[in-house]
Amino acid sequence: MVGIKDVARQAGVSIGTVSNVVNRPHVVATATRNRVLSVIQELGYVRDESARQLRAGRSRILALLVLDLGNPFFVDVARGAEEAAHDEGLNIITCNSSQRVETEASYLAMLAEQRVRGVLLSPVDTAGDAMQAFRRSGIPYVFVDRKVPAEDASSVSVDDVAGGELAARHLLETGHRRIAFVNGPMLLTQCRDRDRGVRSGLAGSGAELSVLEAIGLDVTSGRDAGARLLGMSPRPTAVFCANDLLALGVLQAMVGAGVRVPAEMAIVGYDDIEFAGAAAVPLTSVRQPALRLGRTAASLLVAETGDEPPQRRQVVFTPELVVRESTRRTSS
Amino acid sequence: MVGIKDVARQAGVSIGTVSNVVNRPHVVATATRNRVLSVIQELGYVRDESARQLRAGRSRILALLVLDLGNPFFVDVARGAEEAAHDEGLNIITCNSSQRVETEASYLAMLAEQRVRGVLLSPVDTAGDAMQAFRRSGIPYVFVDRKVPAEDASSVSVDDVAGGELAARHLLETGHRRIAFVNGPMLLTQCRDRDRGVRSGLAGSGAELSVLEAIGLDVTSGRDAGARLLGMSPRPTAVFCANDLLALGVLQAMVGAGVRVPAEMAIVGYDDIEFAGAAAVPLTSVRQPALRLGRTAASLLVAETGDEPPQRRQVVFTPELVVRESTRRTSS
DNA sequence: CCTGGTCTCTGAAACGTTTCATATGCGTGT
DNA sequence: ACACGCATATGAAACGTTTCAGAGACCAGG
Repeated sequence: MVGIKDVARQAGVSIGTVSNVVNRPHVVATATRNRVLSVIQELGYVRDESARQLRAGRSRILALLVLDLGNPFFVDVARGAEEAAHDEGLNIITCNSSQRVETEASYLAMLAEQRVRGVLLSPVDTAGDAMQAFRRSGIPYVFVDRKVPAEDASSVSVDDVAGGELAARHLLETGHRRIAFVNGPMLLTQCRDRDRGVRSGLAGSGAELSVLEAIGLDVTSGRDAGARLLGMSPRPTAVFCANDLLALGVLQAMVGAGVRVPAEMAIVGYDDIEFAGAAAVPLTSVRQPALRLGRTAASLLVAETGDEPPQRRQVVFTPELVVRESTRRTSS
Repeated sequence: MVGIKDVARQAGVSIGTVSNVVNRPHVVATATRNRVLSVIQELGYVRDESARQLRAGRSRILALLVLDLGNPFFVDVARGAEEAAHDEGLNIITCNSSQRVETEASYLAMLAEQRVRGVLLSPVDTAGDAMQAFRRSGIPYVFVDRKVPAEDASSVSVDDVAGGELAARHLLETGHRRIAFVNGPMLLTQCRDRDRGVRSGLAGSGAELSVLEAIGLDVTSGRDAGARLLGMSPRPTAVFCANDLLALGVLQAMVGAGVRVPAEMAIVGYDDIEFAGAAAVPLTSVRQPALRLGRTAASLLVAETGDEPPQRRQVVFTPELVVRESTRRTSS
């Protein structure tokens, strides 16, 4: 592998000069610079980031550790973060924990060892050992899609309690009194908050709430929940799902069993992913500004990696209900 | 930031011993080892990968540079690759080029500078400068979802020509004679091959083929293509899309315009992503074994990073047609 | 001719590891 | 008592950069 030394020798200059050509071209004479550049070209020299980074003490890479790339919502978050990072001239790598605590832990350890410049986190487990260890590493981090106490770190999130309320109220307004809530693992803050929102939205209405906890937050878990829903009697007339993937699964179960949506079962999802509008019955969903979430989080992170004393900030976006076919009032 | 030196001093041993505790615990006496370990714990020492890597000459990280994470197909590929990498005890990072040549180039440069252990590539542009430069870096790489000449590199792919034929024949068999093909950018090998497949599948049938080239391979481009399709006269009775996202977009356009699917317009997609079955009209689609694609590619890559002379291999999977509602023959 | 300043370039130190040859101490067999 | 081998610990070199103090060449002004 060709190093800076080879270039220096071939060009007949010192190592320092080659480094200058690469990093501060203006301080080296034009003739020398061109000679060195052409040798670099000819030899195919690529500088070694690990050496560079060792010297500098920190890297030029940001990381995004994300809950589940199988969820298009997080893909959009990633896209937003990428855009913002690129604008700052930083590279960003994406790591997918797939909601597994061990995978998350292993990535956190890797990122700490890599001395990454900063990390965008949407962690499964904020309190676990891996996270504790990571905190001690001193690498700046910002939470995405999760609110945390201000003294801990900055965060960018969407008000999940409000989102839950939005969905619950909408179902009340469309006349439903037996309502199911298909939630994901209560380990996740998002799920806990949406649960609180649903309960507060339904409070005092006299409506009956059944909560089903799905194993995961994916379509398959949604299908399972749908099957359970079908077995209930009396069967709820509406269901709110913590997630569009769950909602799509529930929808498939309904369609498969010949239950009409929304006439016999209204469905509300969460995230408003692109596929929600293209579903068998277009889904009513609680929309979150995924791109802005990612972009804002990345900017905050970049600000914290600066030299100034880190300004902790909590940004909270407000969700928005998008009404579609799946909760349209039917004449019957 | 605490380094190996701090640990050594605090534990009253030499630097080399600390290194041994971390890397070859068996060569150090139990008492010493425990003392060092507890100091490591206490100080929160995390070894610096860049130093380690500088010494070792190569890193312990694999990378996956993927065409478009917005496409669930590639998310599955990534999942497969991740599983295989983890089984080998290697970390893997995901980079998303979003089908942009410049983003791809910037990631390739970064990965070369990082001296990554190996890269899984599904590149936009196999022949561009960035790729040429990357080749010279000597970092092993394997193509995913793209076949290349054996002397160039290993690859794992799915037979796209066969996939195109499969779709075309299916439409012929269900009685269609005016068929549209909504393809993605011809820059992509996948698109070129599927085009060839369609033509060969239709050859000699007397069916009339109209090809529309979409700008991207996403739902929005699909909607655009759908609108163009609606404006054609005589309007085709069936459309094959190079991709399920395109197909979903086309489907939305049809539903929006009140065109019945499949009665007035049959639709076939490609990839069989999870959302295809949950669509407004469940989509017939050409299924590719995404997980196995990723897994196989990662294993091949790991094999090439070994010390043995690299064995170039071309693995080609066969696609499979999944028939659903969107091409069901109607009585009319 | 001397002084001081500007423009280029050089050489060496430092970054935090791993590795390897070497040193030390101890137990064992002769 | 001696030699030998084994277990354990040490110190220094090396990895490929960046940075910085300073050397050398040249020029303008006095």
